[in-house]
Amino acid sequence: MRKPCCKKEETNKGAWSQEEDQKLIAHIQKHGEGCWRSLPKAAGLRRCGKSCRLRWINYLRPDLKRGNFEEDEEDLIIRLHALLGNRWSLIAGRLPGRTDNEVKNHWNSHIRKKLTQMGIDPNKPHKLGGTASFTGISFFSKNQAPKPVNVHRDDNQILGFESGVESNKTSCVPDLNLDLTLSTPTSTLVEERQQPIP
DNA sequence: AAAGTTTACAACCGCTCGCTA
DNA sequence: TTAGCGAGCGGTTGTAAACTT
Repeated sequence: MRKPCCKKEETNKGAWSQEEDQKLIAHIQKHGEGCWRSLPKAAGLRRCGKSCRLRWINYLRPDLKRGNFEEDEEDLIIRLHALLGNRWSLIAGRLPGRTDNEVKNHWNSHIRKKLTQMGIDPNKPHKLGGTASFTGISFFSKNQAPKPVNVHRDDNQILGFESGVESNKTSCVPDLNLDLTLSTPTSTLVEERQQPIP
């Protein structure tokens, strides 16, 4: 039997209060993202470390780009999903300022519906490019290095980034240019995050 | 205006992986 | 070699807001 990650009776659950957010932000600004397990105690929070990590990554991080997904972001998600399936963290890694949770939610609530309406089965790998709405994504320019992403197992080999073998990138899905990404976030995103959280 | 339904998204849960002793 | 631990991931759930009847 797995040990619980924290004592449930000693932790808050549900929506985060502003006070909790402030404590978490202040702690991370001071000490950085360190050991999530010990963070709640150190920050004076009655929360599970996992919960703190999730709150920070999905909501409080200053580099998050919030608001509606742009059309090119949606295009990119669709293409990456066709290639990677439900590997949300990998997909999010190609979308600056977006989190895996955000991408996953957007897929489930918007994109899936959109694809279904277009007569595309969102659960099946779909070949894109022939459809007018899936216009060109801005892939890497030739001198733009792939953004390092958090990857598991042999994901980099799947994408061919680490291997350096260019032909590997297209060997499995010849119709796709796998150098998928969007441009890096602008500094204004950080400024935007300084706005009070609703 | 009230009740019922749907949508969007924040948060939780349980699992796997990688690291280390 | 392996058991234990922490971090991270993807699936699922809960709920507030928006919309419809």
